[in-house]
Amino acid sequence: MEHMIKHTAKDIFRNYIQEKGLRNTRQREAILDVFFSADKHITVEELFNKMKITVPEIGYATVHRNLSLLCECGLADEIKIGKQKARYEPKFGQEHHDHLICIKCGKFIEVSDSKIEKLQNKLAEANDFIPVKHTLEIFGICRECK
Amino acid sequence: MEHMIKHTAKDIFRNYIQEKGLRNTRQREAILDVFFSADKHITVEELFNKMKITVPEIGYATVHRNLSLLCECGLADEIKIGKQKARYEPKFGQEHHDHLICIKCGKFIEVSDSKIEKLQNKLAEANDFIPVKHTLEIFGICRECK
DNA sequence: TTTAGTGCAAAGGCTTTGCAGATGT
DNA sequence: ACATCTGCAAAGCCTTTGCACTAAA
Repeated sequence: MEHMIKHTAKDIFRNYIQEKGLRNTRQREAILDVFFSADKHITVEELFNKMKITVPEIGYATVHRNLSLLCECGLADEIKIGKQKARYEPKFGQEHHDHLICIKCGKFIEVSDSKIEKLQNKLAEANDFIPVKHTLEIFGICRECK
Repeated sequence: MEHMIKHTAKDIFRNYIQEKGLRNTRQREAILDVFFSADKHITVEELFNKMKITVPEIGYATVHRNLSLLCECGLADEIKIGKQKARYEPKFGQEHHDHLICIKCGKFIEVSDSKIEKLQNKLAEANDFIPVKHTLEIFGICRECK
């Protein structure tokens, strides 16, 4: 049986836009397309440069504002690593994951471990703390850089 | 039996200074004293303000540069949380710990869990990744803010 | 038509740097 | 003496904002 309605990222985005009385624009649609088909962990600048190929007149601020909007409606996460500029990660229909980050080449490897997740929740509870979200980043040397 | 030589943070700092051909100054000693007796997770600005009490002529850049020096010689860690300004945590003779961070009051609670640490190492190894360091931050609501 | 969005440029906010004078060694 | 350190101010760097114009609804 198949009673489920499939919601694409675009559906979610358009719904959000409508509910909030915002407007859908050429730029928004284009940013959505490029963002979801680009490399994960993209910076504003990288996305801005990609956008200019198809929408040459686009402004940096527009890209930036729309990435914020994507975070707001739950379709992206902002990742800040040390002093690096912010990176944005698409978030759609996938479980939470952590990152292995290579300190030589900068690569992000996505991993997840349900045991660690559970222990984290226990750790929070043991401190009378209600966990909302978490970030785990392991820095080291990746296979290729050894 | 007691053959161990006790190294204070100051010993380590002075050794590092000497080895590198750097110089010990009035400001450095003062910053070391204040930093290690101040609240953990202090910002440059907070430390700068505290420093001015005993060393009124001190400059912001001096505080900043010496915090970097402390990180360099392993006596401090820089912590960056989202868009907040950098915070510095004294690191001396204590095991690694993670943070529970209250999203209401901003409080940092230090916690550690050896099981999680072990699983993190396994997770890294399973990905052919040599772990060097890691950060785990759990955001949520603390006891007092519930 | 009305109100939100865009693009530009300027402003912010924190971090970092250049430099002349002061200061350890 | 000589190289490092300091304090100041300026520059950097990324992010955010103000504003006049454009364009969804």
